[in-house]
Amino acid sequence: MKSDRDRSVRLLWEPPAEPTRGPKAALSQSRVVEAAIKVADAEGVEALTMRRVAETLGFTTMSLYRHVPGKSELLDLMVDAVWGETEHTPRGPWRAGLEFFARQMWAMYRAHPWMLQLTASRRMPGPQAMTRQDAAYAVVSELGLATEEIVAVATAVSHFVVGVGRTMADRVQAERETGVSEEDWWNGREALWEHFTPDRLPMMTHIWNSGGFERMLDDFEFGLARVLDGLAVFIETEDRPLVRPQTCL
Amino acid sequence: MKSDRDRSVRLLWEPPAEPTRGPKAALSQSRVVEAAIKVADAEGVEALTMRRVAETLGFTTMSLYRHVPGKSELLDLMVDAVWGETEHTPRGPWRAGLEFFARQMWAMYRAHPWMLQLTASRRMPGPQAMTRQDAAYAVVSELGLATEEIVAVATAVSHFVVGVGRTMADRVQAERETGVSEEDWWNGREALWEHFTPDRLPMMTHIWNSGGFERMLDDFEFGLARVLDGLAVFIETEDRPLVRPQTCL
DNA sequence: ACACCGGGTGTACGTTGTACACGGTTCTAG
DNA sequence: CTAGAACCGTGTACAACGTACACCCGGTGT
Repeated sequence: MKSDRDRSVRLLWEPPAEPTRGPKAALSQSRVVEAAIKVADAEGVEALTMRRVAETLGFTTMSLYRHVPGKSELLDLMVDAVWGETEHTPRGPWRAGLEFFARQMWAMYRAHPWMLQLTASRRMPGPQAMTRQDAAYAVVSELGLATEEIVAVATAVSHFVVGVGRTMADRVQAERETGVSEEDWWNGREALWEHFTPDRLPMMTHIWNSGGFERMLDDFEFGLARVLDGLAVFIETEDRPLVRPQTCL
Repeated sequence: MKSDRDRSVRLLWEPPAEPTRGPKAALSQSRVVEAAIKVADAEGVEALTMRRVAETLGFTTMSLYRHVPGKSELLDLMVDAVWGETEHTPRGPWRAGLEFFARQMWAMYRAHPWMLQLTASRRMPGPQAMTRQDAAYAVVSELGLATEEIVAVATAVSHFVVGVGRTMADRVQAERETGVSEEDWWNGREALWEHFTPDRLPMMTHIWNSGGFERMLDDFEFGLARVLDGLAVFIETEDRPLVRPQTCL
């Protein structure tokens, strides 16, 4: 139990040592991870099967287990590898920095929507993800905030991006699964629209009739600007009330 | 294909008609949904099996399929039933209203963290969820905003709550799976902490050493206040730039 | 020369969602 | 009042999943 998890730590944080004995490996951990990412990108997280990954590599299913302890650990490795594709937030003014960080995350989630669908129960943090986090903290660290406030500010941005990202990820997956674009799909749901009557959903029908759903704003751009505005208000305030957690769930 | 989805619509939006023939049903759709919610609450989304639900009800697995077309539709019904437990946002000033809406969502996700783990590819929206949304829009509708701005404002709040919610949901699931509390678990990861060195992760170690991770602020409370502040800035601005989506993904 | 370590394979098991056929029950049509 | 249709619950069966285990064989150290 404990050693299982410590093995995961080594897997992520320590470069795999080359074995001195035995035959040359035709496969490697990074090739497995790479192939898995490619499968998830192209066919979605539900198609990410050990069998499918092995197939794209031209090996048998069980050969993967020589390079990766199991599927859960493979997911850990995939996540950290994708974080590795993002750029570190450069030092500079806090607002530009946090915006950069948010855009990096957003680009990452758009390229790999499955990142947001891994149920991620206690996923082990990897070095790539951690250094990106560290750079984000650094950019907020010169404002004279308490360290717990630094964390809170950076985390607020992350939470927002994760929220928009999930909605986006669901849509992408749905489009792949059904092969129908978002718009076409909803247009095909007359049976649903029949129930959108003014007495049941007054605002929805009003927004619909005035075309508000056709001219939608960009959720990410709009929300990000608002979040940063809100953080600016906080940062520029003189005496900030500290909001401590009341319940420890 | 098409009729499948229309059946889902009927399932959610039209009350199930009592059959006139055949034996009295010992089971019912609502009992199945109720039992499924109870299983997911108590044992997590990964334990939500058709077999497990049937077992708690004291029936065979296949009997469920008389009341629910399949697992995917059961999930639709569960989601909408949970939305039904929340209160409608009452009319009133926008900020109080959006805060109320956010707190309702937050309470919902805390009570049923699995809501955030359903991969939710194109989940059919149900009436309960939609009326809650409608009430949230209503509270923002008297500020003279364009209808697309009303949507954007309410959606920004939702996205944030979803973001914090996911982090919380992952933690809850992990605690159930391992039976170890969040704090204990991380404390047991010495193998991980060894890699948190000042040269690799300067900010992290600094925050750690100054106790910033022990005095963490409440992510939900802190972030919500910032988001609402940011929206206030937007709402009180005279001429607002409209941010249109550039890319349609 | 030989033991051994490690890479790749093949088979097999338990668990999942659910298709399908069946037998019993109750209302409706004639 | 009876035949038949509609419907409920059950049991068996199947494909796909992650992966434990036993196996063979190639290359390196002693």
